[in-house]
Amino acid sequence: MTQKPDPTLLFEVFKEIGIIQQLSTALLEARLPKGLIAPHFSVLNHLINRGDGAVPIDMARAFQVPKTSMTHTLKGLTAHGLIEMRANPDDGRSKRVWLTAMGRKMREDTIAAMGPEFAKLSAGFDVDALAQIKPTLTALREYLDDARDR
Amino acid sequence: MTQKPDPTLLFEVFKEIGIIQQLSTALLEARLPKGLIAPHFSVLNHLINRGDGAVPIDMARAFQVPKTSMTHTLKGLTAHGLIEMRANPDDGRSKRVWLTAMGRKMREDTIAAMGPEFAKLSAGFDVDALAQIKPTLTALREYLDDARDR
DNA sequence: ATTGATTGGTGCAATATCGTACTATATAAG
DNA sequence: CTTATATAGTACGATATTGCACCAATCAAT
Repeated sequence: MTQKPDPTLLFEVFKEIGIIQQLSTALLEARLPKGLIAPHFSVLNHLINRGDGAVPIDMARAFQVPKTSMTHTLKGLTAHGLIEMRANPDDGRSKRVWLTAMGRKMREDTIAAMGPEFAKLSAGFDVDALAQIKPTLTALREYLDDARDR
Repeated sequence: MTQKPDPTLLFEVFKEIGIIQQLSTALLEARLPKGLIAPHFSVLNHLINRGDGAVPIDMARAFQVPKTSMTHTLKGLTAHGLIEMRANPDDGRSKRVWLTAMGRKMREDTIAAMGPEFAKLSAGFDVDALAQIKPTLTALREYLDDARDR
């Protein structure tokens, strides 16, 4: 039996998600070097997970941000010596992004610095519950992602 | 039995939450009048839910934003005639925020404009699943909120 | 090959976020 | 009462985000 739309539930879920996002970002940024923020770390992480040599526009799409925002983030990472941008031999319009040794190290150090916080969370919070809600979060993300395309 | 910390799970959950936040905010902002963004709407909503006459610093705390950010948001709302700020007779340092008729109407119109989107979501997505994950989201938010205070 | 449309990147301007510093008021300690 | 401390708000500056405009390279359709 189908529910009638309950705006209150949806508002509240989005509100909780918004606050969690804000607090978890703050947790991360407290452990980043001065001058770097969450998007910088996300890019480093993406380059490790998906492999070096990504094209900026593809990362902008992956993160759902405008390409101008990605340009800005990459400029900051370059200024800090954490990535290098080289020409893309396959396409003269685009570039490719490569991690530097410093970039790899900074990501590893940051993850290590998050360790104690994660350990505390594992101790003080039911992490199994997180594993259980993850599929629903993924489904919701996918729904919204698809809805965006229309 | 306790889990060992799984950074991957946590990263992924936070990542999904981040994207959902971004997409849901975009959904809202697409329906807001030109020049207004999600924080403006959040303030109007808060004033309806908690009642008129809130003190700015309290809202800054409720939203976990610096007081300077709240000042900026309130300035925008005032410029658009959606709120009024008056002196607080109980405390000469602070002010109190009041909704205008326009402010109430704008909030109602925006919620109404979200209706079709919410209806689509109810039709194309298992909303019961959202109701089920909500307690876990709330618990996580509360955990992070408490952790922040130390 | 030529032309028109598309795509990737960036400069620029408008606005947002937030830390620092300051003012005015309130509260606490003596 | 006087003084020290704390609190609410804001001005200001630094950086972030993003829309618009533009250029260069590519691709598509002859």
